[in-house]
Amino acid sequence: MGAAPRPGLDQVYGAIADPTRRAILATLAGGEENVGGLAGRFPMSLNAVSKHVKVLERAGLVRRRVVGREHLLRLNPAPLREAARWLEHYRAFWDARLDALEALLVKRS
Amino acid sequence: MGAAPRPGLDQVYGAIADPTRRAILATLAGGEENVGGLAGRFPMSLNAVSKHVKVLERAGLVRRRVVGREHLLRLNPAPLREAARWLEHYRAFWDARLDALEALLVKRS
DNA sequence: ATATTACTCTCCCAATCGGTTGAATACAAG
DNA sequence: CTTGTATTCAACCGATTGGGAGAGTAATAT
Repeated sequence: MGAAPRPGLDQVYGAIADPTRRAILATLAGGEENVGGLAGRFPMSLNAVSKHVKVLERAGLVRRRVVGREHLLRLNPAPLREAARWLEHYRAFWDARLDALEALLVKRS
Repeated sequence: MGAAPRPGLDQVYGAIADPTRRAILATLAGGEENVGGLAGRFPMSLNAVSKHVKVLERAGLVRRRVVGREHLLRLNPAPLREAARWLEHYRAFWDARLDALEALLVKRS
């Protein structure tokens, strides 16, 4: 239970650490959208949004389908599920540890 | 359900996006430890570990208790619980959305 | 009083990040 | 063919990041 260099976790957590990127994911939950339509919702250039999308893509959270001259972005929540599982697993373990510690302290007081 | 600028999420996800920091959290799950003892487990300088600890502290995941000349670090899983809740909530929502979409496509085919 | 230990703080460095602008590419429409 | 649209690519900028080195501070040990 040491370093746990699980591949992808860095990218996924890194991706959702940015509020703009979380907002993009939330938007994409409403259905496919192209880069321009996405960019219209954020106070930044289309290029900036394009970069954010690329980060999400590298994390495996977004899939791209090129149709004609536009790129349709689609949400892929699978890596997010894995990240949630990892987090939940450790969270539970840590909480149990802390509860045990507190119980010990109460008993001793 | 737009940007959801929940305070802290950036810091928490940013903190656990680094494998060294995740390993520090895992180590701290075994109980309190001082900075030096922590640093002995990683192939980097004590200074680097000290910085990582500071990042974890800013995210609220680690608490520091100075006793004498050593700083005891203790895990605080509360922000992690919040992050897990957020992630799980959106994960479930997105999965439902995608399931609905797929069902629609199956019906149409 | 002096050394040693346990840290932090301040600078340094190269790399990455979030953002911009401008050019290049690819498709669509006239 | 020309124009406009959708998007990436490349360069650049300032800020941050992950790391190291060294000085400084504070507490313990001798």
